[in-house]
Amino acid sequence: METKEEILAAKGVKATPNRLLVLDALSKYGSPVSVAELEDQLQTVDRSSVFRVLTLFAEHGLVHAIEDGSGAVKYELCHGQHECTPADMHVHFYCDNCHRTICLESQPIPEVTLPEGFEARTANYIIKGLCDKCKK
Amino acid sequence: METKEEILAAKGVKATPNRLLVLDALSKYGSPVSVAELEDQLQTVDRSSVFRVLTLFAEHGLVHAIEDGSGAVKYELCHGQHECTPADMHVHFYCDNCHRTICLESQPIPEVTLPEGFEARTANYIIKGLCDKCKK
DNA sequence: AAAGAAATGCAACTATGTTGCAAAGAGTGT
DNA sequence: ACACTCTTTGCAACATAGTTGCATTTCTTT
Repeated sequence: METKEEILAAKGVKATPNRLLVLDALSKYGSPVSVAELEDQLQTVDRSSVFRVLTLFAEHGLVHAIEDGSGAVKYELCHGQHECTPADMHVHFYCDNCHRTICLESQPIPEVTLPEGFEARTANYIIKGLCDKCKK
Repeated sequence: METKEEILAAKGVKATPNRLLVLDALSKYGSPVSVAELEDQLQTVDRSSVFRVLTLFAEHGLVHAIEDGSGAVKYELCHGQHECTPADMHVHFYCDNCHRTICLESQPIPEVTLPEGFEARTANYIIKGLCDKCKK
């Protein structure tokens, strides 16, 4: 398996203690994480540092940001080696009841055709409702 | 044409001065509006009132909320008489440069199949990138 | 080792969203 | 018309997320 250092290097990001910690924490979650959650888990790292690391990661295509409407942006590791284009991304589900954000990995975001002159860089497709556990 | 009062009544919302003002402002915009923008335009109405009116409208299916990642939730009038189900909604485009949110009315949100036990209520599909004006 | 650049932590600050409460207003029944 | 109740509204306060400036520390380079 690739080391964390290699993962960072592959995207052109220099390894630092904080970056390795954040990367480690991200990879332990199966679902998108908010800055606040990362901050809780990484008690030694300041919020602004978490924020800066995530911003840097996002710029280098290591993570993508997901706005699920919970008020806080959540971050998720990109799985592929390639860039996070809309076509690479999958749909997310946000449960109005338990406020979890779930990745629907099997559902790539369906493409839509943009009007002339528009250029897509990223896409966010979030479905909201009740998850299987909360529906019961 | 339907009066504002009739529009509200049709959705089971009692008409009040502030609600009519907010509805009026919403209908003048062609694109989703943030609470801050509405507040600017409706100098006489307090922010909390704008917020409460929009929340009420959203509950009654008069508007739907769009999270475009700008940090502020934007609201848009529902066009149909029916409820705002995912199938009724359209895709939005957010320009990273000029920070405008544009409705792609012609693009209904493509359906995806949810895993067993999940129930969809609303959907948000946002494409980000550069709009035609900023691309040039 | 010294100089410069990058990263980090701290604190402050802005913007957005939200709530409690009292005053004003609308509606109801007598 | 009056008293009573419920709703709506504005104000102020607060909560949370996001962001920035700056000094200190750490890393790199020469």
